[in-house]
Amino acid sequence: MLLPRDFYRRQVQTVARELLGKRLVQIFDGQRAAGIIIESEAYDGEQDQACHARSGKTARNAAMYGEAGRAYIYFTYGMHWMLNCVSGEDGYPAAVLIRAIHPVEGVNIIQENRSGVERKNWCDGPAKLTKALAITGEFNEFDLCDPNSPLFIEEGIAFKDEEVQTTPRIGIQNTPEPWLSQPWRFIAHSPLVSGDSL
DNA sequence: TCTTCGATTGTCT
DNA sequence: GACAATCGAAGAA
Repeated sequence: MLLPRDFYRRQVQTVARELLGKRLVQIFDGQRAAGIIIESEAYDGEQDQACHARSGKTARNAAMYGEAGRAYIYFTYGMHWMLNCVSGEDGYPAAVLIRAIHPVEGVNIIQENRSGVERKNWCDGPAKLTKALAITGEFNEFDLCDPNSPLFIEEGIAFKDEEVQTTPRIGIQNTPEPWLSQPWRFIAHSPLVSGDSL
């Protein structure tokens, strides 16, 4: 079952928390490749000094200012693609970075995309999962609520609060407080995903 | 136009 | 644990 757009039209931290356990699906030559989302981070508006929208709207971050439920995908470090889900009210620049997934469908495709890498390291990082699912900038602004889209998110499993850990966001440099310490990173620990990437 | 640096990863020590 | 890879966006000049 596809997640409705209203799922994303809420406070971005709530969306980030509830995205854990949902199923990220990519249609690959007619075949499904999918994974359960097990780690995410929230980026909340222009006042958030770690968010790409901190300097206002630009060509790069325009997707964040669009409709909730769309993808915001950008290129960084000269070689990595990152996948985000635009959240909050339409027009408000907030997004959830998908940091890790647990492969459940199309494992052969993911294996091919991650050849030479150990299974537990296939999707345990934001740039790793985009490589595993062959997600690139051409998917930017794609609608994650459209069943005809090659990239979308479905209902999955529910993690209990005691299975979810929150920590400050990581990898953000030169970010002043209080933004640096906001506990806006969400990680799922569950028997259902034990033995994998965390 | 020039400079800095990044929501990271993989490799080497 | 340290660091190179690699390039485009953003900000300064």
